[in-house]
Amino acid sequence: MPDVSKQKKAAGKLIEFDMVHHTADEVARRHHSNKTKQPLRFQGQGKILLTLSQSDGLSQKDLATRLNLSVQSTAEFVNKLVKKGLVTKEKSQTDRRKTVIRLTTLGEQTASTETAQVPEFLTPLTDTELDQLTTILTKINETLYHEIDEASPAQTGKFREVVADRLRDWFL
Amino acid sequence: MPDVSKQKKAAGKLIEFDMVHHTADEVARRHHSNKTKQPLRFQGQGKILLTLSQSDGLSQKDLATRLNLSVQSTAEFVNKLVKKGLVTKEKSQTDRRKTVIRLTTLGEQTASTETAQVPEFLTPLTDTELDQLTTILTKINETLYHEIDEASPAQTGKFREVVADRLRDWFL
DNA sequence: CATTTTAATCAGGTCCCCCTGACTAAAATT
DNA sequence: AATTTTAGTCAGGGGGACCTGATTAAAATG
Repeated sequence: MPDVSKQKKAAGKLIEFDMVHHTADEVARRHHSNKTKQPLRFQGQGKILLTLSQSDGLSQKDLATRLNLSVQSTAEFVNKLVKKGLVTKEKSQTDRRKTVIRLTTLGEQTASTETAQVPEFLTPLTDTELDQLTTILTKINETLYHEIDEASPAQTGKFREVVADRLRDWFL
Repeated sequence: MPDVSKQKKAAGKLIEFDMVHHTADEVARRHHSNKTKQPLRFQGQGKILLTLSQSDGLSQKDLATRLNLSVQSTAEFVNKLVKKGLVTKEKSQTDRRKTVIRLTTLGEQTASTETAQVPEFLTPLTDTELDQLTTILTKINETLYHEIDEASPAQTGKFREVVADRLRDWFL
């Protein structure tokens, strides 16, 4: 049986990590004045980008459907990404109602894990600790996928694919 | 010497955790339609709340200074919290320029870790894994505090106090 | 061919985080 | 007493994540 106090300890550390991590990012961005790419969240524009990196050339409707967004929100995010030069929009030749969204080279780079470095806060950890962390996170993520599954069965498969695909490079 | 591939693995898992965690929260909020209190982030209104829970009765200027916010932003967040009934504003009697901000009972509850339960995704972990996770996160957080320190020495002490204080209950 | 369905767009809204500029009221200084 | 500094407020702005409603253009279907 699980030790509740151990769970609480870990939960507390996790909350602390969240806060400290966020603040460290913020401070780094401010003081070093470098355009530190904040990690892509699976939300808003990031959602679009990540999904396209897994299957490029979708229509806005496709994106909206598989991301559980309204078409209007999707259009908004896509337009913002166009302005940033991360994706392109072009009318489909086969069905001229549709707009095909494609990643630009810059968009690919942004979405790709290749541009993501190992965060510095992992470097002090020993190999053993890294292994432990990986094992634990794998277990936790499993649990979370399961939760998502239960609440929203239709959509999980795709979400998981997207995430997995994005992270595959790291495990080669 | 650290194994870079192990670092990458862990980093990937961490990114995955971030995305999956976020999505799970979102899905839970949407589908269960329960007012799942999203965890307090150290930003915006949450920043204010957390800081007050560590030292109540600060002025807006005090808050702005120690949180690295403009006074206007601070005022905005405070006003929103007042509307939500989480804090109160009253003119200082000793210096009538100042406004003293205090947590209400509801505010205290919201800021207190008591409202945060152990997330479900920790329950499948064994005691050993929980210990490992705690140890690892402690190390990571240490590193991050140090980073914040380097970039913004003036402010860290206070930030750390706030965080530590908020989490103290968990370790008793 | 006429109607319906589909993909998108425009318009407008809600709420969040965060900033600068302009201005008032009260305390501190000269 | 006159000036300056300090704490706050109002006004307005830039981004971001979302949404509903109304309208247009093109494809599918009766």
